[in-house]
Amino acid sequence: MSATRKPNSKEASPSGAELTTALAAQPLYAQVEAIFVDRIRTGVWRPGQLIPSEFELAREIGVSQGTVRKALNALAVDNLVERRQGRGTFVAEHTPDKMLFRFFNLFEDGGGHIEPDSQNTRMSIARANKEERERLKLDVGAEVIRVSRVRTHAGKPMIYETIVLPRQFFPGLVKEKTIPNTLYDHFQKEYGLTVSHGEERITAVAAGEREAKALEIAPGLPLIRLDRTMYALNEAPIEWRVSICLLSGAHYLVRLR
Amino acid sequence: MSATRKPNSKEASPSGAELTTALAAQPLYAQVEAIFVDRIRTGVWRPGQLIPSEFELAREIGVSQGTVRKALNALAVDNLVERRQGRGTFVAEHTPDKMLFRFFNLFEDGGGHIEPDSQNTRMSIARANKEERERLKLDVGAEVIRVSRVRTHAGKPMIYETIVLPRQFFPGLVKEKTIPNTLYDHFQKEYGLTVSHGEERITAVAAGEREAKALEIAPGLPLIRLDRTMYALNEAPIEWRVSICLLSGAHYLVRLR
DNA sequence: AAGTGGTCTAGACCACACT
DNA sequence: GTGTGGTCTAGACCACTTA
Repeated sequence: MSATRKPNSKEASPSGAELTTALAAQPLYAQVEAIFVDRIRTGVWRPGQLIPSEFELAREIGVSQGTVRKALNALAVDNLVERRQGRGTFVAEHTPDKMLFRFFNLFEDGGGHIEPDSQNTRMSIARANKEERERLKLDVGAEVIRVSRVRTHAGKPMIYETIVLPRQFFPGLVKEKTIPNTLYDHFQKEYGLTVSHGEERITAVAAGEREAKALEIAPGLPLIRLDRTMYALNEAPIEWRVSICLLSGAHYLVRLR
Repeated sequence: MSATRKPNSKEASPSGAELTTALAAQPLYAQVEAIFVDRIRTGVWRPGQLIPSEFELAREIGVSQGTVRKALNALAVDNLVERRQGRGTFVAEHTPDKMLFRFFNLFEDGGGHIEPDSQNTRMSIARANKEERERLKLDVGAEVIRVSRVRTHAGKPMIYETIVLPRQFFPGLVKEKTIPNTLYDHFQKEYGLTVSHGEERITAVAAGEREAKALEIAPGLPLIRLDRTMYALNEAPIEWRVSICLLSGAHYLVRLR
């Protein structure tokens, strides 16, 4: 039958990564995708960097250009690379703008995007308590960095939030005198950690004494409570954040698809 | 140069739809996708139906099987078709289970999915007021169907919601004696309207008299307010819904990607 | 055994960006 | 002009489902 078909002869790929030869547990393009994710995760490819062309990668790994393309397109969907026609493929770089647009779902009722500032940022280090260990999958005795701050919009306090980070992932953070307003781009640039995904649980709460004071409102007012966990490329929990939000003339937007 | 290449000779496709010949404003696969969406929207292909194979569609439309594949895969991502290896491609059929899983984001704090029941459903017809006309893009004088109900979970009132529907899209709805618990599958089956996407705006509110009575709680308690607009395949607004939710031991879950 | 979607390859041309 | 990603085609084989 097959006169032209060259069977899956994938032995001895020049790259260090080994592709499953026969009865692949995963399709080739998925294996290739995993190779690329690994290169980004481990810093072989750095944020903002131009990676080799599809043909070069195909030759290096020993698959067809179409297979490399499928893997790269999947990475583009996951926001791990950016493809620019005529220029090449770049490792996605977190910027304050992009991160705010991607993970910050509060909007003005008119539709405008909210760009909050940070105030009264405080930071401390402690042994993780039980809840923190559960949320961040830490062992007993592990240390965390606790950050609390008030975020303002249009001059008014809007969000009172507490952020908990595993100290091991952020060795130098405690010595920084200031913490930037947007954290995730800082995580990537300074600590090589790409925040890739997470989940947020929303409930309504009445303002307690602490929130009322921080947000400059009367106790008892209804507020939105956002309980967020974010993960790195290797699925390790990297941040637990609780944001108490005063939504006056604003809302949390969810797209349903 | 090209000895083997057959250029884009796409004139006179056997199907009624005309593909752009030269300088296509959209890529071929996008045009093919639009053709398929149209067939689903207009009922040429009905929910649950097995559609022709990729090769048949390719021959009919006059493109390669790979192009049809790309279009169908895009539709699968949008939940408009389901592909089953070895069986074929089916038009996605709304079922109560699938719709609840897809658009209902309330979960128990333990992680379990909430499956609410409906109580005290009331229905009325009226001229759309200004806000309803804006939300549903209706002309002055258009009529709407207003539905209100209380949804319970584990025997307790959880959601008090008001649903507004353009009457023109649901000619027989007003004569139905009961309205089903899950609406979107009913819309598709009875009125040929596939709810494809929408958005939900979340705020926190204090329980007023009406909500307190409906949810059997004290006035003033903090509640989540979901303000949702849903659209049909042709982008027409099809539903405006406001749900006031008492989240005790539950939360609204958002995936961040 | 036949038919379907899923994977993989190979090659051509197009659109875009930089030199 | 050269090189990149984007589109489109064609064909082979694989995995799954049904008859």
